[in-house]
Amino acid sequence: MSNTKVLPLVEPETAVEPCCPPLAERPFSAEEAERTAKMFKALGDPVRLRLFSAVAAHADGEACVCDISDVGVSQPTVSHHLKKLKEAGLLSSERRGTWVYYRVEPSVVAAMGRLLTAAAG
Amino acid sequence: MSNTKVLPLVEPETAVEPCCPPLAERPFSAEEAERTAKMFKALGDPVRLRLFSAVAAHADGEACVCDISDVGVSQPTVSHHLKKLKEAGLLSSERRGTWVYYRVEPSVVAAMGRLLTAAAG
DNA sequence: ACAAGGCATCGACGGACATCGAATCAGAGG
DNA sequence: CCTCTGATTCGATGTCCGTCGATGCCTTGT
Repeated sequence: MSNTKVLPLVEPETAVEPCCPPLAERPFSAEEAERTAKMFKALGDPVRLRLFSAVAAHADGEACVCDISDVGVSQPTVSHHLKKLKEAGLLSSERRGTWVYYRVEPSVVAAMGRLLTAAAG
Repeated sequence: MSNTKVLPLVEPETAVEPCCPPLAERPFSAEEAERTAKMFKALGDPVRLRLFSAVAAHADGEACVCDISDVGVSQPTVSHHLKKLKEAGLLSSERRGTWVYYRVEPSVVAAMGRLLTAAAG
């Protein structure tokens, strides 16, 4: 095998499902809304949105914390927000030596996008 | 002089721009993040998500408040959340006789969808 | 004009959350 | 082993926000 890439194998506590049923098909149930709202809430903070955007815009689709931590808040706060994004399933992380790298979770983000696109019409 | 009545003259609600720059192209600035986060935050609450979904799923693309207000919270709370969604530019409202109708604002929702779709790919 | 119903606003309360400094954990290197 | 640096966790604090009952506004029907 030529590819030595190591899969994270992290398995976030609650397996983040593909995401969400279509938004305009039928009214959300309380449970569906509870689950889906967490993802939107994760992006509903300016600092988290900047961090997420910084990761998404970074080359190779991943970014070290040290590369994106200049968003005007302290370093513990950056770590706190990255954890939130990870819990929401939008980011995944992997430690390689000294640094920790974060990357966008494409399937979850794409599902959120489809959810909105469907609602628009 | 007495006829120079001071009107509220509210024009700000319509100032909601098409939405947002691409997410994965470059890191968001603080201002961009501030503006965009408001929209995601609006969908980051389970009750608001249910209300939004109920409107989006309703026939003719619009729904009376009386048709969607059964989400487990009091009537003032429903009104409060609908106002938030309206302020975020995701819904618009119109009074016709006794009832008030809400409808999805397609351009804004579509822009949010594209923003995420771009980040995923 | 009056009463009734739908919806919005107000004021208050309680829980959630963003933020920070300090402490702690995890690798790399001397 | 010890130290240095990067990153997370902990504990405290101030603010924001979701929720409610009471109240007010608007429209309809009597």
